Amino acid sequence: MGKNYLAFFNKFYKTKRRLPSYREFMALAGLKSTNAVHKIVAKLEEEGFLRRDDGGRLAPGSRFLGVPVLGNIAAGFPTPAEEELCDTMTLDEYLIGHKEATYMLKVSGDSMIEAGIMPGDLVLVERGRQPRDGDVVVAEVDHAWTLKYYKKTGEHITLVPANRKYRPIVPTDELNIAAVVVGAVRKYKV
Amino acid sequence: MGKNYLAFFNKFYKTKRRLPSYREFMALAGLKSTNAVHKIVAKLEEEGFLRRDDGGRLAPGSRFLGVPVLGNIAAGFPTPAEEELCDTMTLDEYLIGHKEATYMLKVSGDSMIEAGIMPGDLVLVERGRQPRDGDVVVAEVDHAWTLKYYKKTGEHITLVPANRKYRPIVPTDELNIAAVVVGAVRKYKV
DNA sequence: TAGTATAGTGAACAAGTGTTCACCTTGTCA
DNA sequence: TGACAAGGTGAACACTTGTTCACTATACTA
Repeated sequence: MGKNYLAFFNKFYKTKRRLPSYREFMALAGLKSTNAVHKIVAKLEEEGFLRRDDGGRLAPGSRFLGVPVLGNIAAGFPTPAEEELCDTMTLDEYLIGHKEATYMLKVSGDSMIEAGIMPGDLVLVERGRQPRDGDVVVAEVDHAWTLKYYKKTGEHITLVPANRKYRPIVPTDELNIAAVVVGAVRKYKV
Repeated sequence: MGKNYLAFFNKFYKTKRRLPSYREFMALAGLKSTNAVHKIVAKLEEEGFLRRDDGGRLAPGSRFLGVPVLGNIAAGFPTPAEEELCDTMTLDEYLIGHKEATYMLKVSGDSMIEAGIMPGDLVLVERGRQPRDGDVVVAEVDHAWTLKYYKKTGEHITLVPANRKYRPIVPTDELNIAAVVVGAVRKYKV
């Protein structure tokens, strides 16, 4: 078993956001021949960590970025450290559809707490999308911005909070919907 | 205003996971001189979309990956399409600390629903971390895996669900804690 | 003990790299 | 009309790229 050369690639990628060239990696890993790198890369490519396109330039493989998805929680953890059956994915690819129209907002207030959106969470919202019945939207009500369910029955529109403490809102004159929520993210400070 | 050359970079990066060379971009954008690319890149670098390190090799800038964070939801949306004050960030960088020990699990069951973790959500869990009082953990109880709060008072450990329908669990013989939840992610099908 | 993978060295190669120069359009604005 | 800037061409430059060859040292196995 050789050294953990993948760690060098990871570290380089983390700061530079690209993969090193063979010479750069030589210096990183303390090697003295590009051929050594060539062989290391071939192995990492085989394992799915790196990718090479025409011309041999390196790109991150599917296992380089991304986190392994283990499947349903009821299945628990695969007891050994080996699990090839699962795939990996990056959160950005998973959550973001139209990157140009997507923004993040930090949630304050508890108006959607029963929908699992807690204060402090980040919501991913997409602009310019037509809200549909049942969507969570970013709306302006009473000159303040909040999250609400968008309920549409016929032509009748109601903004419904997911919190028994608050009442549904029937917009009076103008209804300002800035964006539709496409995802929610919570980080636990552990 | 020239064409939207950034879109070419985005599309290339999305499929190849690296940035194109000048010649490759020439072909993409239908240009006939590397110098044209040179000037385009200089502009995109100035705007923060691209980065160049020594040797001129390209890397994604801070605005290339990542989503703009607009701040608190109460502030709503900045009315024009201009907001330079906010920063951008990628979800992976935000949520993932120790990438090698991090996995994703799809949540089934409603035992943590009052903590904002709904069935169908994805939780990010980190292995090999010592759980502390109040953490959400992946635990094996009654030969099944679930999410529970990890409550520790003195030497006494209880696994507490965030759902009034279920009762806290006092582990009898052995307590198997596989991982600690460090994040939660929900995707709305819009 | 000899045999054989494994991992790395060192040098050479053609091809591709970003940069820089002078030059050419084209549209804008005074 | 003339000046000017923006955006693109075309060619040359020195340098870096990944690849390949033959060779060496080390460790393990039969």
